Amino acid sequence: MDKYNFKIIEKKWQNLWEEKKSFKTKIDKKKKKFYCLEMFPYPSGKIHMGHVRNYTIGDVLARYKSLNGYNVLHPMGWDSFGMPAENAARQNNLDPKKWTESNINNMKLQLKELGISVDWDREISTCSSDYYKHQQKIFLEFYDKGLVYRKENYVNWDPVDQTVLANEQVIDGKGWRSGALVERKKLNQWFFKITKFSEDLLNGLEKLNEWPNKVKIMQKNWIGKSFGCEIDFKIEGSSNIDKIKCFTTRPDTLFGFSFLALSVDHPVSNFYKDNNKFEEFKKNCSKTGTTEESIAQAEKIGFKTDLFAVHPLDKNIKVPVYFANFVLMDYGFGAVFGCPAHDQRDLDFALKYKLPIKTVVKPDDEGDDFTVQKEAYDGPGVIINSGIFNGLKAPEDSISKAIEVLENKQIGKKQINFRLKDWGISRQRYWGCPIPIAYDEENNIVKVPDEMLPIKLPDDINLKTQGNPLDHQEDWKKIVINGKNCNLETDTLDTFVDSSWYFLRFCSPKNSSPFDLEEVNYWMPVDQYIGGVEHAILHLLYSRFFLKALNYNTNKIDSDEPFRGLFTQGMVCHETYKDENENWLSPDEVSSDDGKNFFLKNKPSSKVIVGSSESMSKSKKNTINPEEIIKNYGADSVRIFILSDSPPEKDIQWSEQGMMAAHKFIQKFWLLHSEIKKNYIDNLSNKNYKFDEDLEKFTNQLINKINYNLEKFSYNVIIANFHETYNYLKNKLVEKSLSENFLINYSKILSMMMPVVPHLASECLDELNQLKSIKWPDLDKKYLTQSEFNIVVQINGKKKAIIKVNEELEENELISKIKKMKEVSKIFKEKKINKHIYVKNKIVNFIVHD
RNA sequence: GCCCUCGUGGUGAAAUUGGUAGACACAAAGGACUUAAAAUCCUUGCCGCUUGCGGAGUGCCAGUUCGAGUCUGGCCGAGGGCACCA
Repeated sequence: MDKYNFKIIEKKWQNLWEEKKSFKTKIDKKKKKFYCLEMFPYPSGKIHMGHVRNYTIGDVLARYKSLNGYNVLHPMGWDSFGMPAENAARQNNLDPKKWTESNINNMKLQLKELGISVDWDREISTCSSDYYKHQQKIFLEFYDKGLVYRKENYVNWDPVDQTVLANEQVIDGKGWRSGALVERKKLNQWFFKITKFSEDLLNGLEKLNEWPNKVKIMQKNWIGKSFGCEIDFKIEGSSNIDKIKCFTTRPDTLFGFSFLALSVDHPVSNFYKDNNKFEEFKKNCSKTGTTEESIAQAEKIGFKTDLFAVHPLDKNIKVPVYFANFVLMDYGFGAVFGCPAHDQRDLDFALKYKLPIKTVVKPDDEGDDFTVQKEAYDGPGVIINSGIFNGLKAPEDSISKAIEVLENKQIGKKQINFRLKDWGISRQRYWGCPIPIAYDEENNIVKVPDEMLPIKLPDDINLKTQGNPLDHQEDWKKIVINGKNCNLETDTLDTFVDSSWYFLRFCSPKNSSPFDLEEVNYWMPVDQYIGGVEHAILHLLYSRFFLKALNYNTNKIDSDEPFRGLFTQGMVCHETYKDENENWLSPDEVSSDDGKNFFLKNKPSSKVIVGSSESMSKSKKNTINPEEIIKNYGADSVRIFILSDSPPEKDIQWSEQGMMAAHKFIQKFWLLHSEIKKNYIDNLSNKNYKFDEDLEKFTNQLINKINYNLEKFSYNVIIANFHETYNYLKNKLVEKSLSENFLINYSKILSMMMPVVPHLASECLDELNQLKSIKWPDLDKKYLTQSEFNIVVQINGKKKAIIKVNEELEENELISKIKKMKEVSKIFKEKKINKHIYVKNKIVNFIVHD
């Protein structure tokens, strides 16, 4: 019997799918649609195991839905703008465009070799002007709607990448890509007004039932809605300043007021410009927040002004005004009232500057003499030492009462604050979408008119310049708009803009406008979106914003959320290896005889230190190249392995043994199939076969299980189900109990294997001449009802025996039968039965005592 | 510090959601076939006394229940997110 030659067979089917355009989709209103989308890749040149996992999971779903009669949209494209191309081009003196295009061609071939069912006619690439010209139109649309603005602002400046980063792109004070310490810098920047939709973005989360809770909580925290109150404090000591506005969530602790703290960027700071000591203090502040130690230490420091703030409810109380490093300008009003007893930061500050600490909330189980010492109390309790607020239950009654009082006196009002900030989208890079804006000679903003779009990136560019290469392209910058000489904006858009609407473009990738409404309204929303959890906030929040912004004032798109279902898959991990000098080693440099001790392959005397298993990354060299694995084992084997063992949402450990086991399954199954074909199918004319009830039952139970596990994304269990199926069929062959209903059941089984191992299943079905009529098998529920049951016999909740019965047996009959069983009869003789609990066809539990 | 998730054999895990714990696989050991090896097949979760049987058992401690991996509370451990957000 021939071995399964995956090289020939997989190629054969892949060519056939390509020739026939098997996965091409178009609108079909008679069918239910299903939009299956995996996060599109950055074309780095080679696919990695993370891609293999992502796209295999998506492909299983797409093929399953398609077999179920859905009209499935399953497109693929390239997130092809971004820094790696620019860096690679700079280092190797290449053209970023050519570098990117050749990477795309290479990765496309690799994805095809995986056998994924993609409609390649819809392929898009964000770095192509065919794509970004529409993005420029959208930018201008947002501009017209007032959702884009430019302002001078402090930005997170990455000194290595020489670009601005969004807040979300700063991790632990470092750039998310470069890892460099981020600096503060004042620059003119373009912003999307995402904060306009804070409330919508928060409320929208509630409707996303098919999103992981984890992601929704992360977004919720990121948006950071808080309820509170703004309060005006009267200021004394300056003729220029009348009052200062603060935001607080605890207006009920107002009587604990002992200082007022301002951000160093607060407008009041303008009056201290010429004060050298203040400028020095300000410098010190900008240092904190950038280095790791200072975040860890987080020492509260302040600069005392000659101003005093008057207590809004008691004119006799006047407290000093400070500038303080822990107050942020871009949250609230850049000013806080300090209540040391009930806020740890305020307490730290008060202790340092010896300011009064007045306790105004006491826990329920403490007396009125309760005082805060070194630990602020922010728990529930009762208000004390606070005049009219005394005795109120904190926080539920006291906060609303405090707001009411302040509102009546017109010194404060209820206020909701969000942590979310507007999205800075300017990047000082060449390899990104040009912003379709120019500036006239008076530096006024001029929109690039529609007919002049796209603003294309210049082709020949000198990348060896400091900062943004486009800044140095004098010819390119010059543009005449409405007869006026203008200079183009040289910043390009954050690449997250590119990925915020690509799912819309997929619906009508060749349309002359950004998207065709009819197509979008047919396909959207994405029914299942699949990708890494690392995009939980950035990409997913931005995409949600885009849909709301596109619909703002226009309501063109029916769905107001882009992704109905979201699935976040786990990472692919591998052990890490280091040599004796702490250098990372790649798995193929390492060898082992016993699986315990490892040594260098080319130098067996050299020991290798095995480290923890971590997600595959180039820097740790613990990667496995999918291309080679596919070459050695075939796509179906890789697909089996990447789905088996671990549930898709969890991390998976790469193991060579696991890979081999997956391959062994493919080979075993092929062997079994060949035997079936030879011994049975070729002898179909033999009419002596009987109907096999047991097989019918097995198949229907399998359909039930696979359906259940597919819907739950328990793809690892499906692989186990296939192993069980193999074992079952193998036994059938051994028993030679083949039957007249064998072919139909076997075909059903193969159909269910199609989403996971499409090449093998296609080949087997085709050999049986069953491929053309393939569809997802229907479940015949009558085969799910059992006629025989294994009933567990328990004594005091502990399993003692199992009894086999058929359904007709009455409870009384069953009980008396059990009592005669030798496993339990002894117990019944010695003990007395109190009662028993009978769960039909499942369990009998006898409660006994001495 | 706050928020979230997860703790099941040597390993990855399953358990249709409160009813036979460990399906399916990997590894290891033993056995069968073989002159031998590879391949293949069979057996083995743990602790006791030879098979058979008995006992404990899903991080730990309580609780609810006839019955808990599953529900509740507390503790311990691991991972992830946020971090001066007033």
